Amino acid sequence: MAGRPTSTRRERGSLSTEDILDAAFAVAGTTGVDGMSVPEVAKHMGVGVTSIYWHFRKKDDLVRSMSDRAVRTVVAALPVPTTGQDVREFLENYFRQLRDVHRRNDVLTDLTWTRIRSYSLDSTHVLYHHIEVILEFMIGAGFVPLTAWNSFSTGYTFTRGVVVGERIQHLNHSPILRDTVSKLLDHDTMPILSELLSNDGIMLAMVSDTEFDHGLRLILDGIVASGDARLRSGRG
Amino acid sequence: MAGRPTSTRRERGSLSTEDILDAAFAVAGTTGVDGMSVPEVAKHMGVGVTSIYWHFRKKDDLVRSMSDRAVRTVVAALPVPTTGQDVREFLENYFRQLRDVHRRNDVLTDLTWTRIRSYSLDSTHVLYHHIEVILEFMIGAGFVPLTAWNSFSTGYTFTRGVVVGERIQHLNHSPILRDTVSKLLDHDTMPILSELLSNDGIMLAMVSDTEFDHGLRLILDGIVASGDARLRSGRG
DNA sequence: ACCTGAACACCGTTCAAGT
DNA sequence: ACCTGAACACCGTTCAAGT
Repeated sequence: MAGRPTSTRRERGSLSTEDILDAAFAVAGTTGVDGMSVPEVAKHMGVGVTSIYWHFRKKDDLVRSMSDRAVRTVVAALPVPTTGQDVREFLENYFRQLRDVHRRNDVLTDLTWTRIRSYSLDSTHVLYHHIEVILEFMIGAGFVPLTAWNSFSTGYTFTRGVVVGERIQHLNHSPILRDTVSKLLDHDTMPILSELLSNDGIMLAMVSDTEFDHGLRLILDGIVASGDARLRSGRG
Repeated sequence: MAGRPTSTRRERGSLSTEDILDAAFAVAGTTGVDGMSVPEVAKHMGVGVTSIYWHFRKKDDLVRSMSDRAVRTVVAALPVPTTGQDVREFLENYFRQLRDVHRRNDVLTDLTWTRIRSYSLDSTHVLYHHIEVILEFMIGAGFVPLTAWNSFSTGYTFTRGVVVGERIQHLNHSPILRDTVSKLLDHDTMPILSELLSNDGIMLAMVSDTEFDHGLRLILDGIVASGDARLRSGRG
């Protein structure tokens, strides 16, 4: 009652685009990026819907700005190589962190990897400058530029596959989950999978720690081998 | 004029769920799964909107049924191993086809890999029976079951990463595309990437043929090596 | 059992103001 | 320059019928 303002109109400048983005992320955090509506963001801030349309001409523009911030958030959470660091050690840590950032925040995944909005040139610049640094580090460790690029790409793409797969699995409430598994995999028609499920603890979605660890190790082995081959031929 | 029906009401049974699915896929093909609306599907069929709601209680149910059909379509398009076939040859072909099915039809990708609906137990059964056959084949060629599973998973997940990445890139109209690339990668701040782009024809999105081929080869090398190790230790 | 229009709540977006 | 409510077209869904 005491907190209720006399004037119903906000003062000019009281509504910054950053505040709107904060609210948008808050709403998207509970409803998902798809479920987020402009009216709900407005309600969350206690402003009229149309006020938001002054700062962002279309909902698309708002989502684009969210993606922008998301890219920077992800990049900021990733490790940077230190000179002299072991390549394998760095990359393993890098891809694990890449997976973890996304696991911690679904909205980031939606905005950068599954939603279909582009982000600004500025953020793209941030992203690729970050990759440039990693390539530089790998080349310093003996990689040919193209091999460094392809190697990094492989790990990056694999990690995206894992993250997206896990995202689908969760939002799905899919029958891939443990409890319903027995109903669909009887031992008679699928002996191998049903053995793997009961004895080796795999998950049908292929995106649990087991599969990620195995895939990452396989890829890192390959990457290191291609780097070593270079070093050997370079020396010989 | 002659084609215009006298009665405005459709006869009972004239509207099958399969017909609705056909129409839904047709609409989704032009508007995308996100853009598809129930009214538009109805208009496409020349029926009232509510008629569709008799067959599918919610739009969600309709999309779920679409996902169901999508899973079967994808599985049907994938190769099946023949006894005695070379494992590497089969897997390479398999993952290439997996990528190609999705490249040919974005709607399939949306429904099975980026949209967040589950599909029926029946379709899940179809999908995993199909994987069971591949595992059986790999085990027949000397793989330990768990290694076969993990190996297959790695290739599958990597391919999903490539497909999803390409899907984002296209729907993005992103600055990752060739023409705008020069604006964001000047040679001074990103010498390595700008060299790679001009000399080696890489694509920043990391999902072109170059990166897919390299990643797939790297992964297949690793898979074959793990299979061989088994054979050697089994013999030794 | 199957098809239909009217009706409702909600969303994206625009307009014509207000300060 | 910045904030606002009224208004519009469109969507998902329900209801109360029609045959």
